[in-house]
Amino acid sequence: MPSISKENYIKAVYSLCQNDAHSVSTSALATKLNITNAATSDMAKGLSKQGFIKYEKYKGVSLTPKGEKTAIEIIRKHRLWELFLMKSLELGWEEVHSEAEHLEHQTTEFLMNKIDDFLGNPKFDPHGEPIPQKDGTIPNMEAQISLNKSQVGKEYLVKRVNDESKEVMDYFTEIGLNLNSKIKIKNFLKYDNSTIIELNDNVHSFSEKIGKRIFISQLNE
Amino acid sequence: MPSISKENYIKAVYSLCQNDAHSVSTSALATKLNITNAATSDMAKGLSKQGFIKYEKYKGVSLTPKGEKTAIEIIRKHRLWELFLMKSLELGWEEVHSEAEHLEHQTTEFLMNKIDDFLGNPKFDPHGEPIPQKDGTIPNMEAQISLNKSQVGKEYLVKRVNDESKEVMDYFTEIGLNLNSKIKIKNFLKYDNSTIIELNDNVHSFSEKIGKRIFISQLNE
DNA sequence: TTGTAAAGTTAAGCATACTTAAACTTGAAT
DNA sequence: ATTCAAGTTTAAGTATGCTTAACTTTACAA
Repeated sequence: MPSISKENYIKAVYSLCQNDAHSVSTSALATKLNITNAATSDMAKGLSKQGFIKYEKYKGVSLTPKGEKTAIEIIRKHRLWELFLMKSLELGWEEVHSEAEHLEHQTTEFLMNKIDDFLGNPKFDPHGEPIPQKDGTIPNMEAQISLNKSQVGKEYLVKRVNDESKEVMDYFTEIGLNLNSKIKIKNFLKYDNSTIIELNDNVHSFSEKIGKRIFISQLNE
Repeated sequence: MPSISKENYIKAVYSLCQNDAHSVSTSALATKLNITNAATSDMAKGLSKQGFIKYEKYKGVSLTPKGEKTAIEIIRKHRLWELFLMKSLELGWEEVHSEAEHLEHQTTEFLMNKIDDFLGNPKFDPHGEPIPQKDGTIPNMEAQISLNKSQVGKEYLVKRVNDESKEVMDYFTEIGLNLNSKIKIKNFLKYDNSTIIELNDNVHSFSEKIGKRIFISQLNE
């Protein structure tokens, strides 16, 4: 029942609480949502009163169980739409994020479950992200590290990528980097912390910022 | 670019200008949109200033060419979604209207054209309504009359139904009334203007209000 | 032709979701 | 302990999309 703005706020709290701590600052939310600090503080009051978030002034924001349930439902819709658009319409993995971003707010439970069943109740979306299940549980991902944390000389498989930037996803597509692509780490440049890898017999480099958004697992020979 | 409220307003103007005149009263719009008269007058000013409608105080509302183009684009999205949900997810013809009602406002041209192509650029939706094409043209329907205007004793094929009421669509499904169902007109009751028909060897009656929403064409032997 | 009921509009008010600008906390360096 | 800059919140204002209540216009019946 929350509005689109509120759903996006809840989603942002969820995603920013994943990596870091158990709470987010309002300014981090403002950056993520592209609104002013003032607006995020304001919004926090409303969502707190409605029981979606825990908010202590000057201390940041975190989700209540109710808020987390809501976030997971939205993420479920987002990821199922992504997979569905790829499977049924053959969109590219770089095209589906922005469409899902809109559709996720206008999809009934009924339709979502139809799509889920059509897809055979999948566990992962086209970018390797786990799809929250009908019962709210989130499938486990196999152990992964970000590209930045890899070891020079070793080989890995690409297991997950962050799809928020269409630009970056287009680049991945262009160089043939896909889920389960095999890569070999050639070097780390001290100069800018970029990573040099070998992929399909070609050499590429990724900036630190991009490297943080590629997740890999070690290839066991 | 109009908001969801504005899109729905434009759609309502379009649909209410179809049957009757070339213009609608604000109160007719209020009834259709389930908002107050005051709100429709207010909205009219805004949409008029933005060039979507022609609005003269106390004289009703009509679409400008720009408004009509917008209306047709929304209807295209609605009807393509309906067909797509039926074809790809096997939803029933009674289930797709309310889903499309939401999705139509959150769908890019890009995605819509993908869906259009996937479906083979169809000309009619699951309820017999013509689907506006990519170029804005609307396919011609073959000559149809509403059930009310039929002749006792003659046989007809069901060619189009109004799908706005889920309740009514559920009833059609229950009695096995589909597109291209063959029906025979048994009688008109003077008492309440209802129509008695024969369908699949069963006899049914439809109120005047429902009869107005079933469109048929004469069966040529 | 005029009075009046119905139809339609304006005015004022509310909630949401923002903005900018001013005021306030916090905490870390002095 | 004090200061002050960064971070955060409050206050005031805006646009949208509605509401209710009061007012205006229209049309048509007498």
